[in-house]
Amino acid sequence: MKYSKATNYALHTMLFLVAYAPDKPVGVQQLAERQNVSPTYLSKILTKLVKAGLVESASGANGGYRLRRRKEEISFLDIIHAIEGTASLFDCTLNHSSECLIQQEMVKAEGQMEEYLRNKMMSELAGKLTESH
Amino acid sequence: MKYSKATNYALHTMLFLVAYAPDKPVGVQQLAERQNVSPTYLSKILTKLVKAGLVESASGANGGYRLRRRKEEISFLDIIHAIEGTASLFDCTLNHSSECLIQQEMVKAEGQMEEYLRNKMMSELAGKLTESH
DNA sequence: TATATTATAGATAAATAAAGTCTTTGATTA
DNA sequence: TAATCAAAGACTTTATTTATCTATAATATA
Repeated sequence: MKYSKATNYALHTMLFLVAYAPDKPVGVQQLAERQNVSPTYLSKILTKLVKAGLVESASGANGGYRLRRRKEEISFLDIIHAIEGTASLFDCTLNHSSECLIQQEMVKAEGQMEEYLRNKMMSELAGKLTESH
Repeated sequence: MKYSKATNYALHTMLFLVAYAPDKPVGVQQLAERQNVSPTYLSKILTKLVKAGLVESASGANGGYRLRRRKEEISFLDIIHAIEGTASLFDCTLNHSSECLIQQEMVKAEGQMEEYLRNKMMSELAGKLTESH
């Protein structure tokens, strides 16, 4: 079990937008270069972020992507859910008659991780940033 | 990102051993039937549990698997680590110059989940069990 | 000792998911 | 109208997961 690379790209893209992006939209070309990933692939990731309401896009010359919310209102969990989906990490596929106790505990465990990610905002990281991101 | 089915099988197998197994070893055949999984596949999972020191195996007639620790000393995390490995869920593969702040937060988040799983013991579930597991 | 029983291990196959590319379409601006 | 940029779909490649099959090794008991 691993977080996908797509999630990593999404988090770094969002952090860049939060930390450095002015009012002007930023093109996928530029965002892709920073992360050494192909523009077409990153654009699919960005489209997910658009659909999740985290960024907005503008076509045409001087178009690109920019944040749609204040950076204090963008959590790690928002971004991760946009890419990975919101389904539980654990599915008990066995057909027992009753509710699965193991499933219940796994969901609670996941909830602990989610709580941390829900409360961790992009704005917190933006301040700490050096040149490297 | 999903927990593997193998982890699900491992957790259910351990719970069964904790809840019902007497001193006698239980064969993989019996364990597999309960979960509707092939014995050869389950046996690979059990071998991992053996190598992790959670169960012990005995070959030959009347052989099989049995717990190696007291049920109060077997955590969810022990079992999950035995199957999924102990590597971090998140790897930032980008080569930035400095430490990755995103990585650091992701590791902390994962730590929250692990803490829950480390403190959740098989013995806690065994009591609540009905016929269904 | 021979036979049945049971775990272990390796090779391989099939299914699924993730990562990435290519091309077309549609929107916007200058 | 031409250049620029995002969106979307089809497709390919790669990696991982989920098995299966077969052979080998260990053990008990008749």
